[in-house]
Amino acid sequence: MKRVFLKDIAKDLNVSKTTVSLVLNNKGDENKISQDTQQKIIAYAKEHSYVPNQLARGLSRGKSETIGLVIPNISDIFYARIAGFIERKAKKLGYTVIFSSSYEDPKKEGELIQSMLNRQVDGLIIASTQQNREEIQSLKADSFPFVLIDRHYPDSETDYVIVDNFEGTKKATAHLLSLGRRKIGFVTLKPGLEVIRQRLLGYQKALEIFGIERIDELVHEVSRENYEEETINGIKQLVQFPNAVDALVFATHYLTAAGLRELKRLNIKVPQEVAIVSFDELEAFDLTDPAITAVTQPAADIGNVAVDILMDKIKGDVPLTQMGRVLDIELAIRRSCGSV
Amino acid sequence: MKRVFLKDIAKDLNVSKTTVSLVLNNKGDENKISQDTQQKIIAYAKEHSYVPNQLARGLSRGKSETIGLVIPNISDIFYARIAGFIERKAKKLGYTVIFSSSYEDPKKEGELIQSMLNRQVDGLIIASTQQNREEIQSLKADSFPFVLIDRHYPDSETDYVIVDNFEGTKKATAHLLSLGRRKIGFVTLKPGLEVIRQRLLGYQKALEIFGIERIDELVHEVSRENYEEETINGIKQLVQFPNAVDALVFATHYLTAAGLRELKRLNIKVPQEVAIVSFDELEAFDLTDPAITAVTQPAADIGNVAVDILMDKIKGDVPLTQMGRVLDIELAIRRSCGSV
DNA sequence: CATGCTAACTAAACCGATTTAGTTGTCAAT
DNA sequence: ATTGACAACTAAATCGGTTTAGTTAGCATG
Repeated sequence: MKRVFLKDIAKDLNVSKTTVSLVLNNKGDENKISQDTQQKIIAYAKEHSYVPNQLARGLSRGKSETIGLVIPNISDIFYARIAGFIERKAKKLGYTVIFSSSYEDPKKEGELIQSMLNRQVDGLIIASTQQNREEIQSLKADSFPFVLIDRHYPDSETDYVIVDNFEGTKKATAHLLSLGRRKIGFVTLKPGLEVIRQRLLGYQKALEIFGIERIDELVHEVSRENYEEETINGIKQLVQFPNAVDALVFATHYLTAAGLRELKRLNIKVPQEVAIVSFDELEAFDLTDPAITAVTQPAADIGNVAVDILMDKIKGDVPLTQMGRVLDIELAIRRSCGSV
Repeated sequence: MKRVFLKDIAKDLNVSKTTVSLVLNNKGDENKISQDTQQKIIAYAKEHSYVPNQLARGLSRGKSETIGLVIPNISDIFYARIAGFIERKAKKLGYTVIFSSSYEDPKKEGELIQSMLNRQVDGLIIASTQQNREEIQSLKADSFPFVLIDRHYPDSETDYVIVDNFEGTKKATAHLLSLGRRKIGFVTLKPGLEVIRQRLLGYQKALEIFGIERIDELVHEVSRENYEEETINGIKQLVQFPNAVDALVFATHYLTAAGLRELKRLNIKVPQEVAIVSFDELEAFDLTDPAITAVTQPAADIGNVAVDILMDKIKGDVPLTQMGRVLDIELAIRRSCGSV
C-alpha cells in the first residue's frame, strides 16, 4: 500500500490541499466546507489510511506534539516508573515522549536539553543534575514550557514536582529513635544534590528533636561512581568500635541494597544488631531478609502532576506563576527497622 | 540570545543558504568552498551557537535520526534496563530514542508503530505483543528497518534478538530435578506469547529428560491483568494434597515475587518444603529470604545487539538477509532452589 | 581569440504539511 | 442593474532546512 499525501488526496478529489488539510483537521465546518466535500475527503483519507507526516506538520505549526524527558537514568526503577506514568498520560493527551539519560553528567544534560529543543519538543520534564542553573534559567527566560521533577533549584523560581525529602529521612530516623535506637548511622552520597542535602538535614533534624548528639563519623558519604565498594567500606567502619551503630538510614535504594548485602556478609543480624531504613525502594524490598522499611515515593503522582503542569504551560492557559508541588512521602514499615 | 537560522547566517555573511548548509554539514571541501568562507561560516555558527532544526532537516532529508522503541512496559525493570542500553548506544551514534509502552495491547501496539512511522523514525525496535503479524509483515514488505527484541514471530523471517527461553526453564527445572525435587510446579501466564510457550516447553522437556511424568495440574496459568490474586490462588492449590509440590518454577519475575509473598504468608519454608526458581529477576532477588535462584537475561546484549543490527539495516550496508540472534541465558544459583 | 576547465559559489525546487489572504459564484435586497 | 453578503472554495507563502542543476569569473591552452 503506497503512502498517500495531502497532495495526492487533493489531486484525486479535484480539490485544493487547503481544503483537504482543513477538513482533516476538523476545521471543515468553521471554514464552511460543504458536507459533501468533507465526506468525500474523510472517506478517501480513511480508505487510503492517510496519516499526516508529523515532521512536516511540526515544522509548519511550530509544535511537534512531543515532550522531552531528561532523567538521570532510565534503568533506575524509580525513574523508569515515573517515565511510565509520564508516557501514559502524555500519550492520552496526544503527545509522544522522547527521553534521554544524563547519567548525572551536567554537561551531557545540557546537550540533551539542547538536542531536545532542536527536535522542537513542545515542553520538557527534567530531573536535573542540579549543576545546570544556567541552562534552566535560559529556558525560563525564553518562557519555554518545562517542569522539574524529583530535583529542583530551590532559589530559582520554576515549576517543579518533588517529594519531601527532608520529611522522609526525618520520619525514617525518628522512627528508629522512637524504637530506642540511639547510634544511628547515615549512608549517603557525597554532597552535590539538593535532594541529598535535604535527606541529610532530615536525618539530623530527627536526632536534634530526640536530643541526640550528632557524630560526624556516623555519616558516611560515598561517590556515585564507586558506591558499591565505598558502601561496603562504610558499613565495615560503621559497625565497629568506637562508633558501632545500632541502626542505619540509607539515602537511596541502591545504597540500601549494597549495605544490606554487606551486613549479611558480615553476619550482622538485621534488625537485632543493626536496624535499617531505606529512602526509596526496590520492587522486592518487601521480600528481602528482613523486609526493608522504606520511605516510599509517589511515582505516579510525580509523573501525573508533572504532565498536568507542563500541559498547562504548553497550552498557555496559566499565567506566569510558577508552581511548586511538594508531595508527601510515606514510611512503609517492615521488619528491618525492628518494630514488627 | 535569539535563535539563528541558516537564512540569517547566509544573509549576515553575504553568502547563500546552500553554501552555509554545505559547510555546516562538512561538505565544504568536496564542494570546493574556499577555506576562507568555510572558516567564516563555522566561526559565525559557533558564535551564535547555531543548531539546525531537526524537524526541517528530517523533513527534507527523509531521515529523522530518531529510532522508535515499542515495548510492553517501560516501568518493567527488564524493559527499562534494555531501554537504557538502547538509548545509550543510540545516543552515541547520534540517534534519539522515542518510546511507547503497549501494555500488551496489540491494537495499541499497532497504533504506536504507526505513530512512530508518522514521526519519521529511521528504524524501530519492537518487543511485540506477538499479535501483530500483519503490522510486522507490512514493515518488512516496505523494507522498513526494524528489529524485534525479546519476542519474535518464529515463522516470519525478520531480524530479532531474543534469549533462549526454552533453555532457560529447561535449565532451571533440570537444576531442581538434579537436586532431588520430583513434584515441580510451574506458575506461568496464560498462553499467547511464544516466549511463554517456550518457557513451558522447556519445563516439560526437563521433566521428560528426567523421566518424570507430566501432571497437568502442576502447571498453573494466570492472566496478566489479575496475576497477583491468581498466583495466590495457584500457590494455595499447588501446595495442597493431592498434588503438593516440592518445587516451583515461575515464568516471570513478578510471578515469582507474588508467589514468594504467598508462600511466606502460608508459612511454607523455602526451599526446605518448596524450592523455587524464577525466570528473570528483580534487582533485589539476591537479598530476598531466601535469595532467589533465577534465570538471568543479558539485557545489555539484547539492547546493544539490537541497535547494532538496526543500524546496519538503516545504513543499508547489509543485504536482505535477516539475522536472528538467540542469546544465552544463565542460571544464577542462590538459596531458594535448595542447593546452597 | 575562441575554447575548455575549474574553483567558488548560488537560485530555486523540494520535503509535506499549515495558514493567510484572497477569489468566485449565487442569491437577496435595494 | 447594482450592491452586499455569504457559501465554498483555492493560490501561494511559509516553516527551516537539503540538494540539484546551474552560473560566473578567471585562467590556461591550442
